Amino acid sequence: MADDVFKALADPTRRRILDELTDRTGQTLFEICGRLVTKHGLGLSRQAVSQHLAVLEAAGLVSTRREGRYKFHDLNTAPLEHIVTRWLGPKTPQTPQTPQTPESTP
Amino acid sequence: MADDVFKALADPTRRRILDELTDRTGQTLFEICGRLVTKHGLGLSRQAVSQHLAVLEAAGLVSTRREGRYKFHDLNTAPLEHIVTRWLGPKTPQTPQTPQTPESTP
DNA sequence: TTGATAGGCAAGTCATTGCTTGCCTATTGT
DNA sequence: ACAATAGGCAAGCAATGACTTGCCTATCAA
Repeated sequence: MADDVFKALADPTRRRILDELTDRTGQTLFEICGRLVTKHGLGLSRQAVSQHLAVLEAAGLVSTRREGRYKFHDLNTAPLEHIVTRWLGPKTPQTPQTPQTPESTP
Repeated sequence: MADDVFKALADPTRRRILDELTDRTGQTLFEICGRLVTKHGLGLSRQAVSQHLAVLEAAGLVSTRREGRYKFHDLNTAPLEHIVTRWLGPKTPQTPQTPQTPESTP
């Protein structure tokens, strides 16, 4: 579940793709390829980007819709919302580092 | 920078370790090992956990302090705060999926 | 109908990574 | 002093992952 989201976010190229979809949602595979090449210096094959998009879609971060021969990719930020709150305390933003002793000191 | 944070969060065992440090900060290596074995069924060697802690420390998610022969591990949630906001719009939590046409249609 | 465009599938390569094993150092208790 | 405890270092292994190459299908324009 959230496992796929973390794995999807692990790769820097996939994060770039999310950046591009944040800038402009509903892009096709070739558009994303072009942007990764021109805006960032990434030299990637089309299949590489396609596989990255598959990972992002499996994580629920990208949803796709087909129209004719085009396949548009839309960003879905929903899986990102409650991921990190797992470790951020509900009220305490900074745990004040209370020094503690080991659990069992035999 | 944030690159290391995402890579650190990619592994499920490392996320378990963060869970354990959230439950009780300032644990030693052996304590974390014990908890991973008993609470979750993970059969891990001491070195495996040690290497995971090294990755977490390199990402800034865990800070360590030495006292005698003990080394205490403290959770640091600071790097987690501004990571995901990169894709979450500043005001719009849900982008309403406006359908768009390809950039260049020759 | 033919060719160009947009995309998919599958096998293969190469680097990374998670984990183990073995040995070594430092601190503490008796 | 000696043994037990807490941890570190480094080489090795097996599995995953990112990327490429090659070929194949579907849609649209001429």
